[in-house]
Formats: sequence, structure tokens, C-alpha cells
Amino acid sequence: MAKNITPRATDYSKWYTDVVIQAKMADYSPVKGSMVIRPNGYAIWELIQKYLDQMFKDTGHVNAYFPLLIPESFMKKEAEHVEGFAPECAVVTHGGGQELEESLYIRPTSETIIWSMYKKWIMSYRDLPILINQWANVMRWEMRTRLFLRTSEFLWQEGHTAHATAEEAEEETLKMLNVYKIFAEEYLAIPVIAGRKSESEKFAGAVHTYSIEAMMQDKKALQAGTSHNLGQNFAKAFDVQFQNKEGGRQYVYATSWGVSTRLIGALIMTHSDDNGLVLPPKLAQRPLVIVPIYRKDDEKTKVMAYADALYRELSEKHKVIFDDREQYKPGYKFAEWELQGIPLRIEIGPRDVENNKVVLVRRDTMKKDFVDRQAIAAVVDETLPRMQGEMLERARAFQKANTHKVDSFDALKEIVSGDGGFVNAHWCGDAACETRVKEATKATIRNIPFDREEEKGACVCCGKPSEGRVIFSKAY
RNA sequence: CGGGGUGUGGCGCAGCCUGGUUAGCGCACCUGCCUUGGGAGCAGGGGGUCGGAGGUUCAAAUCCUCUCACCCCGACCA
Repeated sequence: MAKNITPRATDYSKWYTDVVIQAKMADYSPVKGSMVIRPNGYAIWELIQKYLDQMFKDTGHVNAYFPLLIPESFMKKEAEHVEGFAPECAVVTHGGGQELEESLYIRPTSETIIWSMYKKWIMSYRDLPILINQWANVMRWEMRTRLFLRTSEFLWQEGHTAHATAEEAEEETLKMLNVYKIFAEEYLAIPVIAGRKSESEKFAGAVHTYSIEAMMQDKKALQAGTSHNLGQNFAKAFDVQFQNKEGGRQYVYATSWGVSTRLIGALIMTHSDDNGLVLPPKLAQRPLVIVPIYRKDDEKTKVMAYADALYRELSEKHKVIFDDREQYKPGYKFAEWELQGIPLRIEIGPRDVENNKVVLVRRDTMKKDFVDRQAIAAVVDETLPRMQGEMLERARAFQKANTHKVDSFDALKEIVSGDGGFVNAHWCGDAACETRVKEATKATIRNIPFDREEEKGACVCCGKPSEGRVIFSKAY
């Protein structure tokens, strides 16, 4: 039905790109690997920012801004960090026509520059905690990029906190992961599994990394957010110490956490269909469109008056699109707004005026309902939140249906290389087993879920004792 | 870095092998008419020197040499 969009069943990856481009969310830029976020895409990012920013502030955080450029020497202070990030950094070597004394890295993440500043700001336990977030762009020189999911430059927020004790840092790390989980589920309508990353998958420089993992419609996993307990690694690298109540000196404990424009990719791949984007109502800046339908002039007069009155009424509470363009026929408009994911469409034609009704169409189910004119405002107010909830439940059911308990290596391999999905399997904790699975199946351990059952078992790979199941899956 | 491929109006392509009128088609765009309950139709119109450089030739989008860019697969990353 939709022109120009490859069906999911034909080529999922192509479908994704088609939706992004056709719905005018993003476009390729002249620079390889970087994209332009167009108004339709940026509107989603603005809402993500709005909601998350409030959630950060409600949990005691404040915003600040640190510079884009980081001295090379800073990047090299934390051993694991430099090893993890140096290969994928862009580096500025010239400025003002001169070669620089010291090269400047375009931030791939801001731990180093921020901790160089925290050193100046933290003297005493009275200066702690520091709970700072920043909204920024970062750059990672990825070899293979995809719109929203992995671009060289991307937008994100990064929280960087400093604490007096290890316990407090761990508490903060988990608290923010939970904020992400709530945000993903209640706003993006994306069910996620929160858990701890294995050693090999954790952030370069972290003690523990936690993540939320979502399942896309092709049953692959997408890491949707991470929260890191950095321990004293960065405090030691940048020599950030404070004096405690007892007068002793000790290193500060750190956390960092972030989500990025990748969430827009997650949103698309979780809910959208072969007709284009499907947005959960909370992520739609404009949740409603009104399409008038008429043939003759006298019909037009009546329909437009009727539609305009409704437009005014609904506009009191919602941002409504009134599509009164003359050059397009209704069918074209339907297709266009479906492509762009507008949650609710109201069609008004002569018959509706006659019967004192309107036609209401939900984007997620495509179901059409005839609604009494008097009731429409109330029905809209009731439908939007219901749609939000049903989208989450539908995604949750899909995730559940494609998650499999497995107790042998062969069974794991069969699922991963066959139908796909999440595999719940025992793992002994040994990185060697993790690597073996990855090499045999391309699946990695997504995380060790917090809410996993207490269950003794045998590692699916080596047979040694395991404390519980972890999630294996192919991932983006 | 290895393998494969592509560069021709905004987008998608044909033409190239076998050089030869004014470089063609679909979509999009503009104007008018006509239409409007699932992406209408007709007529008219604007827009490209064929990625770049050099060469062969009376003549090059087409043949030759060099060069640049991008895409796909792999490796890498997630």
C-alpha cells in the first residue's frame, strides 16, 4: 500500500531506512556517516529531552555544559578509557592555520574533561555529591553507520556525578538506570530489560555497567541506555580527592549515564509498520490531523465550516494539523500522515456533516470509528492514553513471545541463527564461554537481568555451575 | 584493508558493448482545466552536457589512461 517503503518482510534493514527517509525524519549529509536530523525527527528528540530533563531534575540533577574539545593528554589518563575510545576519535591537529602544540580530541564522551574540572571544584565532603547532566553532541568515528542507530556525530545527554562513598555511587547508577527504564516504557512504549553488563561488554573505564535492552521487530536487541558505576577510576586518573569528616583524604566515586538519538531508532523499529512511522501519542508533537473531504463547492463550504469548528475545539488541548491543502486528494493525505506517524486522524466528509459524526482513525491499529460530533473531544482524550498503553503491551507481548529458555548450546545456536529472539540461558560467568558463543552464533550477552529467577544451573557453553540465566541475542 | 558495484535534470534509471541528428524515460516540480470517502486524469512547461582531468578521433555520455567520490559484502564497532 505504501509507495516507496520496502515491506519489513522483504528487507527489514531497507524498510528501516525507507521509513526514516520517507517520513522526513533524517537525511544523509555531505559528510560520510553523519546525518541531518530533519524537523520530523528533531520534534521527537525535543520531546525526549523535555520529559527526560524533567525526570533528571526531579531526581536532583542540574544541567551544565562542557567543551567539545578535549586535550589529548586527558584522553590518555585513564588506561582502559584510552584503549576503548582512542581508535574511534576524530582529532583536531590544526587551528588558526597552525599546527597545535597538543592535539585536541573531539569528545566521544566527556568523562575526562569533566573530571579535570571536578578536580578544581571538589575539596571537601561538603562539596559532594555533584549531580550534573549535560545535553550535547559527541563524535565517534564509526566504520559502519546507520541513521539514528549509529552515526559519527550524535546527540545525547550524559550525566556525570561525584559521590563520597561507593554505596552512594552504586545507588545513583541504579537509580538512573531505573529512570531510563521508566522513560522507555511509559513514554516510548518500549519494554526493556534492565540488568548488568558482562565484563567484556562494559564501558571503557567502568567498574560496572548496567543497561536497558529492547527487542526490535526483527528480534534483534538494541541497547537503549546505559548507566556506569565508574568507581574511583576517573578520580584516580585525575587525582580528585576530598577531605572527609574525619579529616582523612580519599578519592571520589563517580557515575555516568546516557541515552542518545539512538532512542529515535528504537522507537521506529519497535512500533512502525509497512505504511511508515507509528508514534506513541506522548512522542507525537502533533497527535491529531483533520482531513476534510468534499466534492462540490456547497459541500466544501459545509465541510470546512464543520471541520474548522472542530479544529478550534480540539486545538484548545492539542496541537492539531488541519490539512486544508487543495492540491491533494484525501487518499494522498491519508497516506502521507500515516507515513509520518500522526497517532489519530479525523476525516470529515459531507456524510459526516449530515449525520453529525466524524471518522476517527487510529494509526497503530488502522481501525476506523464513527464518533458523534459532540463526543469527539472526550473520545480523543480517552483514546490517546489508551493507545499509548496498548502500544506498550503489544511490544511487551512480542518480546515475551520471542524470548526462549534454553538449556543447551545447540538449542541456543538454533534459535539465534534461526528464528532469532532473546535466549535465556545459564552462563558460568567466564568470558571464554561468552566469546565462544559469540564466535559460533554472533550473539552476545545483552545483560544479566536484575529480575532473573534464583536458579542453579549449568553453563550452556561449558557446563560449569551457574547462578542464573542471562540474555543472549544478536544486537545492533 | 580485501572483494564487488555505481557515478547521466531534485530522486530513480535507460543510452555505452557496435562513437554520429536537438541525450531519453518514470516520479517529483510549475501553469491551466478537471477532480476530491485510500496515493486521480488531461494538456502545456521549466530543469541536465553525462563525477573530474587528460588522450584517441572529422566527431566522445559512449573508446583508452589516470583520478575522485559514494554504495554493498567482509573485517571492525555495537
